[in-house]
Amino acid sequence: MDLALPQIKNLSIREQSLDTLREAILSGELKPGQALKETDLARHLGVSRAPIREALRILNSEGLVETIPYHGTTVRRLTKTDIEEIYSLRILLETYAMEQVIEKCQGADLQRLRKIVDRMVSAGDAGDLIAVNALDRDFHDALIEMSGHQLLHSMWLMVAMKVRQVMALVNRRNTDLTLIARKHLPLLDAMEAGDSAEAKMILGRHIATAGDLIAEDWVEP
Amino acid sequence: MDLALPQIKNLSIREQSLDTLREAILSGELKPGQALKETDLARHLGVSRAPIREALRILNSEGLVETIPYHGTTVRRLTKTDIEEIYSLRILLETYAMEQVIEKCQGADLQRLRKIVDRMVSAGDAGDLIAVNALDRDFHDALIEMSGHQLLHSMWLMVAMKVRQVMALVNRRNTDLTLIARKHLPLLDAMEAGDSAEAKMILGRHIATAGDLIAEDWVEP
DNA sequence: TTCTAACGCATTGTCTACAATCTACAAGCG
DNA sequence: CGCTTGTAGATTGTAGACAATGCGTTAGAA
Repeated sequence: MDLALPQIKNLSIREQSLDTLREAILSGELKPGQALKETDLARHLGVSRAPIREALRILNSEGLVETIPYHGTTVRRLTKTDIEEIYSLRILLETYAMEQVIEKCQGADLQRLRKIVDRMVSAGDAGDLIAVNALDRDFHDALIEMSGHQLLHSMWLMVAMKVRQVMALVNRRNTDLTLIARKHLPLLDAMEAGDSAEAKMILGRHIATAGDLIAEDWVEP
Repeated sequence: MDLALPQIKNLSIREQSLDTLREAILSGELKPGQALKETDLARHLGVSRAPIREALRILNSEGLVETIPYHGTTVRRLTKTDIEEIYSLRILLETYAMEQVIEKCQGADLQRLRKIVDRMVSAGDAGDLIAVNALDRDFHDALIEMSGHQLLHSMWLMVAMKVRQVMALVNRRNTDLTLIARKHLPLLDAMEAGDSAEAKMILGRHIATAGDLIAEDWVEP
C-alpha cells in the first residue's frame, strides 16, 4: 500500500472562508477601510453566517480587520506609523532569528538558503518579478524556520502577513530585480563566515531600506 | 460633569465568555491538557454555544488553546521548550522596547517607572507578594507602553499572557521579595544614565534568570 | 427655525435545531 | 482467533430564525 495518493483534506467551511478572506485582504483585493458585511460574505460564499463570523473573529485577532460592536467589520486601515512599526519589528525578529541560525547551523546547513538565493538571482536575471518575490519570501521564511523557534515563527507570520498586504497595496516603483536578488549574496557570505554582527547589519539595512521606500510615499485614504 | 462614575460597558456575551475563559487559563484554574467542551462551557455560563465557539476561536489564535476538528478544544500544553521560547522572546521584545524608551524619554519621563519601582520596594519590605507581582507586571507593561510601539505592545501582550500562565502553574519556590523588587533599581539607574548597553544587559539577565529558574524544574504531564 | 424625541431600517448578536464527523466497540466473516 | 466492517454515542460544524443595538430620519413642539 505505498500508493502515492493525494491526501484528502476536508477543511471546514470556517477554515475555507478564513483562507479566502485572508488571501483577499493580503492580496489587496479587499482594501483597507472596506466594510465586510457578514450577510453579504455568507451569500457570496454560499454558506451561513456562523462560520463567517468565526473566521472574522480570527482575522480580528490577527489584526487584519477591525470590528465595532453592532456596527460592522472593516479591513484594518494602515497608517504610516503602522508601516514603520511593521518593518521595525520585522528587523527585530529576523535579525534575532539569523543570530540563532548562525550560532546553530554550520556551513553545510546553510545550503538551503544558498539554493534559494541562487534561484532568486536566476529569476532576477530572467526578469521574472513574481518568482523573485516568491523566492524572497521563501528566503526570509526559511531563515525564521531554521532558527527552530516556534513562537518566534508564529509572531513573525503575523508581521509577514502585514508586509505582504503592504506590498500588494503600494504602487511598486521601478524596482531593479537583479539588485534585490543580489543583495542577499553578501548577507549569506557573512552568515557562512559566522560574522553575526556584519550579517545583522546587512539584514537590518536590507529590510529598513525596503520599509523606508514604502513608508516614504505612503498615502493614507 | 466631571463625576468619576465608572464606565458602563455593555460587553457582548462573547467578550464576557472570552475574558472569563482567558482569565481561568492564565490563572491556572483551567490546566493545560484540560478539555473544553462547548456544551459544558455554554451550560456553565448560562449561554448558547455560538458565542462560546467564537471565544474559543479567539483563544486559539492567541495560542492559549488547541482545537482538533470534530474532536475538541483543549488548553494548550506547555513544554520546557515553550517556556524557553517564551522567555527568550520576552527578552527580545523588552530590551528592544527599553532601547526605544531610553532614546525617546529623558530623565523626567522616567518618573513613571521610578514610582512603580518605589512602590514595589515598599511592598517587598512589607512582605506583600501579591502587590510585588502586580507592580512587577505594571513595570514591564509600562516599559512597553512607553516605547509607543503599538504592534510591539500587542505582540508583547501575547508573550506576557503566557508568562502569567507559567507563573501561575509553577510551584513558586521561596522567592526573596525584597530582592526581586530591588533588582529593578540598578536597571532604572542605567536607564536614567542613558546607558543603553548596560540597561539591556541587566534587563536581559533579570528576565533570563527568572525564566531559567522556572524552566529548570519544569515538569510536563 | 431649532431642538428633541420617537420611529424605522440595517446590521450585528444570540439561540435552537439539525447535519457531519470522529472514536470506540461490537458484530460478521475468513 | 484475527481482521475487517458496521454501528452507536458523543462532539463539533452549520444553518436559519429571532432578538438587540445603533444610526439616520422625520415628525412635532417650543
